Formats: sequence, structure tokens, C-alpha cells
Amino acid sequence: MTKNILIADDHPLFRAALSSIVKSVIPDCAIHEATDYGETKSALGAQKFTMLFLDLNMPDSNGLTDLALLKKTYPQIPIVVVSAHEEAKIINECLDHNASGYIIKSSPPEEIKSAISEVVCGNTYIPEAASQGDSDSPSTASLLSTLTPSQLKVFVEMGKGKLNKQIAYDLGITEATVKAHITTVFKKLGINNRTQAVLLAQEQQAKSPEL
Amino acid sequence: MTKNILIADDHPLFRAALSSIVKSVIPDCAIHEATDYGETKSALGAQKFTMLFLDLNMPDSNGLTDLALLKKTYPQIPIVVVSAHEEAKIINECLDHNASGYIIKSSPPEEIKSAISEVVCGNTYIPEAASQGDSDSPSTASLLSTLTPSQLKVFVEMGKGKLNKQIAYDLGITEATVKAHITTVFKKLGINNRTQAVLLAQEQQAKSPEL
DNA sequence: GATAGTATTCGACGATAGTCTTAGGGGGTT
DNA sequence: AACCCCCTAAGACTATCGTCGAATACTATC
Repeated sequence: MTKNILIADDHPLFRAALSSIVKSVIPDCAIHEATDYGETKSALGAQKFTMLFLDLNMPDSNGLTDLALLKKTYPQIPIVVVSAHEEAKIINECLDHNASGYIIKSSPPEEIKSAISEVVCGNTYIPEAASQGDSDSPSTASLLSTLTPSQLKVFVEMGKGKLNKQIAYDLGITEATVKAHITTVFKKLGINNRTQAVLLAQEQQAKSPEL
Repeated sequence: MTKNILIADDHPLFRAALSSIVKSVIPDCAIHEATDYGETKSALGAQKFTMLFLDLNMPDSNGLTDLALLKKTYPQIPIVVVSAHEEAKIINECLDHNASGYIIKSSPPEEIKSAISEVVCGNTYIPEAASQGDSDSPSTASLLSTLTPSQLKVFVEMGKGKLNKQIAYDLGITEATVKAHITTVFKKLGINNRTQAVLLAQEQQAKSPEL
């Protein structure tokens, strides 16, 4: 069976480079590309993919929140996060969100190859930089990963500064339902109003800044 | 007359280096140091200073917002912003806030010396990197600089996720007054609710990230 | 001194946010 | 079947937010 693979990155050169590496590891595959988060969502909705390479630094991306949202929507698709960052914290937060792997953009092609090989076999690839234990307090990322898909959607929209009424309209649900989700989200995150939610959402975005 | 000069930076080595340069340019001066934004405020309140070197990346700093607030509180004290950033946008936003100069941390000592010389003469020092014109749309920074001191204080507290009641208590005014300020701030910034204000405040902080 | 503009202050009032309770339908587990 | 969780949603209620009008005061400019 031909495997559909989606590469989501706003950098054309990097898409091409990653694409050629993927083809060398998996000759029997069809590679699709997305240049921003919107295209990524559309592509995932249009057809089935067996793997997704996701850059969290795309122009319209909400960072780790997007990873969480995609993973909730398509839990069966392995997601390999692609980023310039090497910090163990960020890598671990991605893994908290059940990413199947993490590729540092500056890695040598050989390392990227082995990472892809691991993931296609169903394993998780973790760069050496993330080996240090990081289990002090429940990270924001792990808190966010306890949110259900609907709760995450509401959280994301709330993080954009929208009113409950607007969120309800955009998501096609009632304002009462939005409020219900928000109340649950607040309890799960240990906060009690929406400005703190916005601060949390921003904090997550700050962890995946531009190159 | 002995000049009191305040160096606010969280990096001990850099404070020492900058201090020695300042002394070489102005032998007749007393140099004081602050390691975070809180200490900076305390020092400015305790005695008069003739110049302030301000790092916007200190741990408890709110970035450009702090610069605006300090400049509103002590308009007569020349402030030289010290940062690792070289982007013209950021530099221009600092100048929009009436900073008297901008020193890029990686600059050679000679350039720092000439910058200090300019500022002590009452001139404004602008690094070459900021020469490009940048007059497309009214920047957030210039919008923020239209806020009065009281309005800025409320805005900063709001950006921390506080309730109006808490802001009122902290600033020693009535909740009604806080609300009135907030309404004015919203109109000036062209927004209509506090979550968008938080997003703007975060955006300002994002422009002075860690080294 | 008169005037205009603006900052600061505040109370009143409508709008929005958030909690709690209740409830029906769907999916999965034991 | 009984149980649990998710999604949805309505009603009622409190809290918080945000706007408006109005009073005072501080400019500044004529």
C-alpha cells in the first residue's frame, strides 16, 4: 500500500530536503506538503495520512497547542515534530503531547534518517538532548494534554481573545456549551478566569518561537 | 556634581563590564546596580539618577511596557536600553517610547563608549541597524506610548491576569476607577475586551525575549 | 480670567463571564 | 445492565466586566 505522508513546514528548502530524506527511507510513499497550519488541517481532513511531519513555527501556528489539537483530532496518525529548538524542556513537552518523534533541524541527515526509520516501525524517536529527566511539577503541556478535543478547541479560540458568543458561532455549538467546556478547562488547568487562560496559551506559544 | 548612574541588568558580568566603560567615559560618577525590575523601581524611588541603563530582558520584566512605564514615571531621566537584539523594529519601538539610546550587547566597547558620550551630552544614540525607515502602520509601541501613567499601570496589571478588584487594591484606587481607565485604554488601543489586552501585552513582552 | 481639553475619579447600569444543577444521547468497559 | 466519560445544552444565579454620564482638578492657550 502506498503511504501518504504530509510535510508541514513553511520553509520551502527544508520541505524539499526532508522530502528527499523521507523518500530514501520509504521509497513507496506519496509526499504531500503544507506551508501553514491551515493547509495542514485541510489536508488531514481531505484524505488519510500515515505520518505527519509538523513544524510548530509556522506563521499561523499556535505552537504546542496545535500539536495537542491535531493529536486529539487524529490520534492514530504519528506526528513527528520538526523544530530548530534543542532544549530538553520543549522536546519533552512535545512528547507529553504524544508526539512520535522530534527532529532538530540542524541534525545531520543520518540522524534524521534513523529518526524516520524508528517512527515508521511504530517506535518513538527521542533526540539525545532530551535524555535528562524533567519530572519536577506537572508541566503546562501535560495539563493541556488532559483536555478533550472539544475542550482544546474552545481553549484555543479563547486564547485568541474571542467572546464566548463568537466561539460558539465558530464551532457551531451553543454559548451554554462553550461555558460548560470553559468551566471544565479552568478546573483542569487550575485557573479561574479567561485572562489566565490566555496567559497559559501564550506561554505555550512562546515555547515554539521563530527560527 | 557627582552623577548617579543606575545599571539595571540581571547579568553580573555584563553589569561589571558596562560599569567600567561608563567610568571611563564619566570618571566623576557613582554607579548603582539593580538586578531586576523591582530593584530598579526601588532605586529610582529612593534617590535621583542622571541616567539609567536598562535591560529589558530581566526575569521579572514586562519588556517594552516597563520602559514605557518608567519613562512616564521619570520623564526627565534619560534611559539607555541595553539588549542583545539587533532588529530594527525592536530598536525603533524603544525609541518610540522615548529611550535616549540603544546599546546592542554584542557591540564593541568603542561603540558603547560613543553611545554613552552622546547620551550624556543630551543627544540620542541610534545604532546603525535601526536606520531603515519603519513607518508602515502605527506600531503597538507608539499606541502604548499614548497611554497616561495611570492607564499604563492598570494595563500592566491587567496583563498579569489580575481581576479589577485586585488591581484596584494594589494601586490604591476604586474598582470603578480601574474600569474607567480600562475603558479608555481599550479605546486608545482599538480593542474591546481584556483578553485582547493581555494578548497585546504579551506581544510587547515577546519583543524582549531572553538572550 | 475665561475657555477648552484631558486626566482622574466615581456610581449606576447593562453585558458578559462563570458556576451549579439538571438532563438526554452516544460510546466504551466490566 | 450498570457504570463512566464525553458532548451537548438549558435555566438560574452570582461575579466580573465594560460603558456611560458626571464631578473635580489640572493644565494650557488665548
